[in-house]
Formats: sequence, structure tokens, C-alpha cells
Amino acid sequence: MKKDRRIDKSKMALKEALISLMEEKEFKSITITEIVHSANLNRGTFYKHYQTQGELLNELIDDVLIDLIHSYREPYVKIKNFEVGKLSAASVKIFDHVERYSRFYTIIVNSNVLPGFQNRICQVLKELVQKELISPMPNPGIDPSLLSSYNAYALFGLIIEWVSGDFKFTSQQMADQLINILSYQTPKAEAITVFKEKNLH
Amino acid sequence: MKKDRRIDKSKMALKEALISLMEEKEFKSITITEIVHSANLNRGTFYKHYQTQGELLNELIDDVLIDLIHSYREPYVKIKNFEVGKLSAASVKIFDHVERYSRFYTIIVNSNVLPGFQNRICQVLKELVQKELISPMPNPGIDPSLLSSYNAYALFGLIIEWVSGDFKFTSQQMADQLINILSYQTPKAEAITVFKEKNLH
DNA sequence: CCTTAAACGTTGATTAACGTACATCCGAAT
DNA sequence: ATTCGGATGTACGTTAATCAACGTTTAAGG
Repeated sequence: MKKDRRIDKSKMALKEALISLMEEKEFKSITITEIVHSANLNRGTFYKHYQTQGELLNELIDDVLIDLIHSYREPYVKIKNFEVGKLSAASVKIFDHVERYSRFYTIIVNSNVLPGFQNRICQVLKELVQKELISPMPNPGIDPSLLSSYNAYALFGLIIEWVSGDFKFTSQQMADQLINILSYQTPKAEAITVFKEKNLH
Repeated sequence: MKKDRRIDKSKMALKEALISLMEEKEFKSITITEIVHSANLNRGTFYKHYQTQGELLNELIDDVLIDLIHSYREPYVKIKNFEVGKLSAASVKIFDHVERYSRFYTIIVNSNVLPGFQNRICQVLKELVQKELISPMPNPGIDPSLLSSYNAYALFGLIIEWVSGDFKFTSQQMADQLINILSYQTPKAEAITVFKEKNLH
């Protein structure tokens, strides 16, 4: 049985309205009346799906995180043969994701709402890095959990700077920058190559 | 009693879908299945409001013409005393209208569909010019009907060139161009000067 | 020719969204 | 302290849109 597309449309409209309103004013001051007016929906429609503004916001955040995870995993699911440089393909999907939700990320970065969101998204990034980028020959001197956290927050820092700078680069350029940073900072060039190749299955 | 906004939304989605499809292929080859898929609507919704693709297209054309008329009249409705100098304010609204429906006009211009539409829109323009721009002192040597037709098609030519050139100018620039053309082509410079000054007051 | 897939047009049952109304609640201005 | 306008939460009956399914028509290919 398929899902009723009316529900998706209404929810989308409500989230889009919330984003638009958050670009202009504090979340706390946004009323449900404003949201349904901006979404061009009846007030009862809001209460059919949510109780409060916060609930709507939470689902929006969930959407972002789910899309982030899907974006990260997308390159891995259909890769058959190995190609060097597929790390680029993987990371560019992340930046594509940020671009897709650019308005949301801009709100996050340029305001102090959602202080917990940054940690939350980094936690997701960390888990992704941990699961998908398991090193075949782990360095015995490095704790894997520390390493993935290190990489996750580093990537997040890249994103923050990109958003703050009002998306002056394309997502492809951002991916290239990431590759360059990784190459430059790692002393053993051949280790990088192995690292890249192993990522691809 | 207010109108049901679901109807408007569905019709809007269908028209938007039709425009998108007409940007890519011939109108004749567009199926209802494609339309409802692009509009993300159930196929029964289409048949609730229309019988054929042509009927949908006709209503879209009506929308454009109605918006054109409204755009043209908007500056006049709130003007109490009649001022000839409001031509600038009036004409910029026309170009705003074209910009609002830029995708539609681009389709019209860049394809051979709707050969009758150009005459139809010029007819509307002519009537508007005739009704709203009645000269206080008509030139006895000029037929009013001929004059309004002349002006209507001239304005349309301006629009065609604007659209063909991929909207290289702003609507305000287009309005200014129109004023300049009128000024240059009219022998009585002092009348024009008065004309212009009235616009700026 | 025949087959097959896609588009067509319609139907019936279900439900999400609608307009409207009402009784609160609350903050701000009087 | 009181008024008052806006927001809230809820409820009702109506209806547009939904999904699923159906038989038919059309057109392209074997």
C-alpha cells in the first residue's frame, strides 16, 4: 500500500514555511497561525500531524539527518569495480546534501537556535565514518573511535566554513578541497592510496 | 464562503507541470499521464477539472491574459485624478507581468505552438490601450482604432524582443526604453518633457 | 497479422484537508 | 484591574484528492 501523497505535501509545506519564518525571526516567537498561513494550509491540518512547533522542527531535523545518511551511503551501494578518486564521489554527496538544505544550515550557523544540533550531526557523521571507513589495517597507536570523531568534526568544520562563507564554492570544489587537505596532511602518500582503494567496496 | 484552496493548488500544479513539459517537448506529444506525474497528482484529479490537455492549456492562457489585464489596470485603480504621466507606472506593470510568466512567454516565442495566441494577446493589449489611454484631445487625422492597434503591436514587439533576448533587461529598464522610444519618435519634444516630469514627481 | 505495453477514461471506497465556528488563553495596551 | 485583539486547541460536516482497480483504446514491434 502506498502512502498518501497529500500527507507528504502538507508536511513539506509546513517545514518549508517553518524554514522561511526562521530566516526572519526567532523560533520561539513563531506561532502556529503564522506557520499555517505561510504554508497556505488550514490550521486543523497542522494539528493533524503535530502538536507543537517544536515537534515540527524535530521532524525537520530528522529529515535533514536522514538525508545526510542517505547521501553519504549512496555512492557505496552501487559501486562495483574500484576506481581511485571515488572518495571524491562519496564526499561530494555530503556537500550536495548541505547544499540541498542550505537554507536550513544557514539558519543553524547564523543563529543560536538548536545548540544541540551541531553535536547531533557530528555524532551522525562520526558513526558514518566509523561504519563505512573502517581501515583495513588499523593503526595500533590510534583509537578508532577517536579517529572517526576527529574526522567527523573536521568535516563538519569544513561545512561550517562553507555555509558561513555563503556557499562561495561549489560542492565539487568542496570535495576537491577535502581531498587536497587529506593528501597534504597525511605524510604517507602510499597509505592514502590504499585508504582510497579500500573505501570502494 | 471562501473558495477551497485545494482546487487552486491542484490547478496550479497541473499548469506548472504543463509549462515544464512544454519546455521540453511538443504540446501535442504531452500525455495526461505525464502531466499528472509531473504535477504529483492522482490521475483522477486531472479529470475532475479538465477533459483534455487542450482544456488545461486554454485555462492557462486565460490566466495569463487575466493577469495581463489586471497588471495593466492596477496603476489606474488607485489613481483618483487622471494623469497622463502614469504611463510609466502602467507600462512597468506590463513588463512585470511578462516576467512573472516568463517561462510561458518563452515557450510562445521559441516555438510555433499557439499561432493564434499572439493575435489574441495583441487584441487584449489594443483594448486596454483603447480604454485606458483615451487621449484628451484626439488628433482628428488619426483613427483611434488604428492608433491603439499600432501601439498595441508595437508594445508587443518590444515584449517579443525582450523575451527572445532571454530577459537581458529588467522590467524597469524595459519601461524606460518604452518611454524613450515614445519620446524620440514624437515630434513635439516639449510635450514629452512635460510628460516625463509628471512621471517623476 | 498479432502481441504487448502504455495511455486512456472511469469507478468506488477511503480519508486528508477544507471552511467555519467556538470557547478559551494570554499579553499588551488602556 | 480591565479591556481587547490575537493565538490557541478542538470540533463539526463537507468535499477534493487519494489509491486501487478495471476494461478499453491506441500504437509500436515482432
